[in-house]
Amino acid sequence: MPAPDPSIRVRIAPSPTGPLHIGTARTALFNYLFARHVGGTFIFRLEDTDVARNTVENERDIIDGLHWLRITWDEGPDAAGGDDIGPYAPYRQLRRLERYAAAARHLLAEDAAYPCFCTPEELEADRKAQEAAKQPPRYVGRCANLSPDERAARVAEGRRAATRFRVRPGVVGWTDLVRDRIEIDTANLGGDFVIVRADGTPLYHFTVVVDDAAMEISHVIRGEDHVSNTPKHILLFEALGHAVPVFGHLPLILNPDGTKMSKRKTQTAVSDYRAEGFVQEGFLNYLAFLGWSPGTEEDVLSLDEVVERFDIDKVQKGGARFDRDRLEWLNGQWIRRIEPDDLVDRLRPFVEAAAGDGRIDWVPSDEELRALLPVVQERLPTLGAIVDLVGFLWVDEVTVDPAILVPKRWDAATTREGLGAAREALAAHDGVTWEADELEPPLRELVEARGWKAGDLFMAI
RNA sequence: GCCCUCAUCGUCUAGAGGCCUAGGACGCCACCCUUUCAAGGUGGAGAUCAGGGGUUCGAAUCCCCUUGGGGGCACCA
Repeated sequence: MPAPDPSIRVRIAPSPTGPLHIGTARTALFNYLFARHVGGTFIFRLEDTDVARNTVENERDIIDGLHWLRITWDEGPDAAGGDDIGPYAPYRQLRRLERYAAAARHLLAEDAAYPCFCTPEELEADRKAQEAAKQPPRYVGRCANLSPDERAARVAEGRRAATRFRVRPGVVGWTDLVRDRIEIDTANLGGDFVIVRADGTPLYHFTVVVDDAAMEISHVIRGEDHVSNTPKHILLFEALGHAVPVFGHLPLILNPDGTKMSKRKTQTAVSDYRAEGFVQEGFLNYLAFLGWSPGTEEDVLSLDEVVERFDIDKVQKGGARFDRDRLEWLNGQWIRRIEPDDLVDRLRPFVEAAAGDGRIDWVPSDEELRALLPVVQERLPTLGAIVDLVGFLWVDEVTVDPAILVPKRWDAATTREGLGAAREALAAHDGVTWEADELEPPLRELVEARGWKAGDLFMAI
């Protein structure tokens, strides 16, 4: 464990508009690794301002998923709907509304922002005109320089104003943790942008910055999709009079075909992988190696081992395609490392689920599962595969395709004859130990008597 | 349309000017082990380091261009 370094503070700030996404889990993991490697603080914050799309179920899914992955945080809500823990509470944006309002008032007072009375129709018309002229979309600045009288007149008309942040001309740059120097001309930002809606609710770009500033976040490590938004954030930090944190933009996880990861092409919900029987160790191991590598030839590493080796300098710049084969292989590697009692516990829910939906007729005991381990443990790609592998043991009636019973060198008739003869030969041994040593001699005798090959008969059996 | 950005086997990657006739892993193929299937072991196919120009005695590694990919440009997050 490194000595604690209070100056390092990172965060993961998902919004509960959907279940825990693989990309969010990966970003959370890298922030966690970064923090733990240097003894910094890892913060969990809920960006729940999108009231229309937020649900408690999603909140629970996100928190449960991170708990499952053993990604732990030092500050923030630890349970869905639960209390916030930490010196900068609350850690849910819905409970921080007054702070955003205060920050907006401050910017307004300094004329770093101004009220904008443009209607959605006006803005839409501007956008269309720009599109027709093959111009990049941007705010035209209609309300940027309204006189006090003009503003008062609009207010008198009953128009509600959104708050727009003034984008200053010039170049904004920063030294990114993974992609080095990036510089963007603010002329390409799309003009002054809205930070508070006309109805008074704050927008994302504003809330992240207000919160990151308030919570003294030192390093913002997030997905590459935010690179182009970073200048807006830097401008906001400056306007708020707060030191700008260090930024690091992680490459995105892509669909197998190289396009942006989508639900349609890739299973994106972490809970779905969990439900399939991916183990926490394997899933995490896979995620850690997507876009990062220890620079050695190691590939099966535990969370703690990855924490030890993690170095953000070794994070890849290009996006990484999701490769399910590799995930399954790693998962199998970890399943083989699980202690028997632990494995029985982990297998149980999958067997119960199979009984629940009728794939099997009864649930085996722990003893039975435990006894099967030597046979199944090293051939399970996922925990759920237990049912495919040996589910036939737990059904009332086994239906088998006769075709698969016929050994290569035999035909159906011979197989039927062989199986029948074997049953008779073994009938005498009913009630004895039924051990291999005891069963093999009579079967070999039978084979010899009929002129068969032992392999064929054994194969059929 | 504009801006940003990336580019090594099919995939994840090693590689920070000579250690590279480019290494490992997944996947694929073969063999060994095994009286099934896996796992494991061994070996193999697989990348003229996207293409083209430079710089250098020497470039996958540095620079430029081209091409291709990704991201962003909301009163979404």
